Amino acid sequence: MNTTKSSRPRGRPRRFDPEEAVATATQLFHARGYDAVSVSEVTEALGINPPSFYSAFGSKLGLYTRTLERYAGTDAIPLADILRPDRPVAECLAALLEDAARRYAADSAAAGCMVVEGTRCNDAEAREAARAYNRAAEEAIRAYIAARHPREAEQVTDFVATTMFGLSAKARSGHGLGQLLATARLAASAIAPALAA
Amino acid sequence: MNTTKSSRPRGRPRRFDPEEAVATATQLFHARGYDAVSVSEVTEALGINPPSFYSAFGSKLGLYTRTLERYAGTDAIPLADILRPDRPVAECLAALLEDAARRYAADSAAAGCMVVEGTRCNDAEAREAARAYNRAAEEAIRAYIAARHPREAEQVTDFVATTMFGLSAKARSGHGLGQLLATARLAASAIAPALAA
DNA sequence: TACTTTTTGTAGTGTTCATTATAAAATCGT
DNA sequence: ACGATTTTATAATGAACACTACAAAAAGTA
Repeated sequence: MNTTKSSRPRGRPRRFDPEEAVATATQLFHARGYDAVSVSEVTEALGINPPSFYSAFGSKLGLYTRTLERYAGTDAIPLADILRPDRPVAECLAALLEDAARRYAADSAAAGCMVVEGTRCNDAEAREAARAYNRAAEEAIRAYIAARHPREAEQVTDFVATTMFGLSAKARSGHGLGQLLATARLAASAIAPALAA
Repeated sequence: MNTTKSSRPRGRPRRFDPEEAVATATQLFHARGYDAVSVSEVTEALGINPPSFYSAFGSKLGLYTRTLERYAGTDAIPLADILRPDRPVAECLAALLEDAARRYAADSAAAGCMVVEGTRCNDAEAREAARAYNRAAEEAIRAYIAARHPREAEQVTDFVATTMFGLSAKARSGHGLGQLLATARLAASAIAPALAA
């Protein structure tokens, strides 16, 4: 009858909380990218030694996939809330771009989207892990558009995704909330006419 | 009275042509980025040994700046030809985005813009070198727009630049010419209304 | 031929990286 | 208290990285 923690496990207890460690690592990976963050930097940030790290996460890639999972559940854009079946498609896509602009600018030390940026890293496996999340998101957008505008779904999804990549990149290179919002709105203004056709 | 080569210089002659080496290195850096290309990979591609490399280029960064210079003069978008004072601004910006789409998709092994991608690398000095070229290009665009639409220049420049970053990223992640062109045209459709205001 | 100059090839340098071998320490069940 | 189990800390491993010391080789000049 335990709520979360069962009666403490057998061996020597952990000196750190793995969930908290994943949260800290998410910050690091989001701020500087998979390639630029070293394992020793992570272990120092967590105050642990390499063996503790590898025993808990298996590898740098293992930790990264944990951070992606966490990010997708906590910090990523809530597509299900934004892409509403009871509102015009163009309106919801505009809201999507605006939400992206706000999120990407929210933390200037970790600007942009961690998933989008992760799709561009130099490690093949880490890149593919990020791409899987990105593909799922783009597929959700495509399916949402296709429900009411099947003919334009591909093209408009490509446009929205490309704009989000651009917003994430520009957030990283220093664009502030105002600039990103203005860009997002200008991009959004192209969507309604494209769907009206 | 020499055209290019003066009477052969003093010491032992070079076994390789530095200009040709820069061209080869440009391919490598464009295809995989500054971080992912190692010096030993470059020297192997050139068929030379490290000392020859360092004697000719000084450092990896030194070679990279040479490749950026070359790229800017040969492969980059000819802004001066595209942004014409005798045509509507919106029309020329549309041509700019279309030209970007074509160039970014032209070589699938080296997709995207080498300068844009360079602004995202993990080496601080190489990144800054690429950013300098990127800033110059964006400033040229801004000045072009400002000549006839001063009030909208900042916002429209941000939008165009963000779209180009997105196009470059998507070219790298596999989008083909057709997809990039369609996205570029959809983005361009937002510009004329924004300038008409 | 001897001297100067520059590039070459061989074989390293030290640093950083992700990862691990080993054994002591800390907890549990009995 | 004792043995089983798991995590800990220390210290190292091999690989890749950008870069270089050194001396021989190849050219011009005197």
